[in-house]
Amino acid sequence: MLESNCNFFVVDDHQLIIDGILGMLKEEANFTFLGSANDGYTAEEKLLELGGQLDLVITDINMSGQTGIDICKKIKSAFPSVKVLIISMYQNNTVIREAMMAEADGYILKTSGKKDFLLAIQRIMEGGSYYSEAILPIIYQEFKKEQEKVDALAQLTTRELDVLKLIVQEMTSEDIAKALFISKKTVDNHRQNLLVKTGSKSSIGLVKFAIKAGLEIQ
Amino acid sequence: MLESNCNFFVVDDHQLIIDGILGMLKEEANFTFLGSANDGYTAEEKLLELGGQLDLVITDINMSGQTGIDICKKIKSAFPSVKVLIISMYQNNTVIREAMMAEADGYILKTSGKKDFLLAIQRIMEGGSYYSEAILPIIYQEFKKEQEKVDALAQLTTRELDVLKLIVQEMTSEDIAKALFISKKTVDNHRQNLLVKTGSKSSIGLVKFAIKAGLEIQ
DNA sequence: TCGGATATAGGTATTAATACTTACGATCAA
DNA sequence: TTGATCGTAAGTATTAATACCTATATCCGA
Repeated sequence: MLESNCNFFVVDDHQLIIDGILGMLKEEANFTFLGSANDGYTAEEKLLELGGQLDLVITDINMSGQTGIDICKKIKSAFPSVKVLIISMYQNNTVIREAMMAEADGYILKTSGKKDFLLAIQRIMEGGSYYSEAILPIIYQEFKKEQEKVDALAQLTTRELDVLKLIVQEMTSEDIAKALFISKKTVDNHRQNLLVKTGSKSSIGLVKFAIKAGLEIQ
Repeated sequence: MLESNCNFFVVDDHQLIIDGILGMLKEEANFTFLGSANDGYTAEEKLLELGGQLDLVITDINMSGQTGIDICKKIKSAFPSVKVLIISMYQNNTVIREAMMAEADGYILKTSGKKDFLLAIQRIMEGGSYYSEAILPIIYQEFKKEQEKVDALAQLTTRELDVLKLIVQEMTSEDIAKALFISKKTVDNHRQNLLVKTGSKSSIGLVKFAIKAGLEIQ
């Protein structure tokens, strides 16, 4: 399954889970078991000792002492090249987000089968990442903010965009009128529409909107 | 790795990072650990005691008391020959600029690998400097113009800053006057001064300035 | 072809911002 | 103590922006 050898360590407060994981990986080639721990602090101690020898840490989330997230953060800050796979009983949005923030390489549920588990490890050891299906809503939410920006921009007409860009460049309505070869009155109408569409109180709001929306600013 | 011996000192409020660094350098020849500190003030005390014996100080940026930047400045002014490597969690333009201004010999991210870390130290001890690849674009593209902005921000008075923050929040001079319990006339004076100091044509320029200068925007 | 959206433009009024000026008390550094 | 800076405030004018209104020609899609 793997190209090169993988030195792994398992952290879980249920010895049964550890045994299960060992059972699965024992059958696979190129896996070397470096040790395990049943709580957060013991895990940290042992992991720091092992340090550079490690390739992969498989850890549960909920443990006494400190969580798998904490361990992941510490591992990643001390030994950035070590991969971390988090296994969790729960499909909780907050936890998944925390795992991503802690730079975990993977997140799978304990309800996952052996197939998913091995696939996750393979992806991770190839330098990729593996997050179970459960993470899709999270990603959706994160991208939703970006999408809102795009949507907001999309609801502006091309002419309104033209005007907005020039407003951001500190041009007055008169300047803009000359630049676009239209009447100042027309520019003022576009301004008014921009204010309404972006929910701004004044041009200041327009500028903030433009910058947030990622409009190119010189 | 190194030609001659290198006496080093590590400053970081996370003992784990210190241990990580020690772990890495322990394996290398010609490194002598002179000590460590977990906060800015303790670091300063110990470093001033060690003084001339030092060859290299490795310091984090964010610490209680004073920052790694402050320590760097003090070390460099007291013992110019001592090298300083700054390690930071963030790839923040302002911080990198400050590090350069403080004459740090190197700046690397905590996400850097061991290889980068050792390379940085080698370069520095050879009399060169090492800034992570990730920040090169920042150095070249943003250094000059942004520096001007920051200088401009520094030259604003506290009251002008107060007013600027409220302007960015789309408040009118009247609103601001009420919020700060001063006359609208005073606010208008501050506005005028802000326009001159920032070289803006109108409030729009002030908003762009505030955002570029990294002023906190809600 | 019809309705809606868009871009255009004018009218009228009010409000806000900008551009200058002077002035005075407080505070802080030379 | 003196001079500089800052924060405060007022006066006067002008310019710009905002908030409404109506109106017309064009174009696109249903």
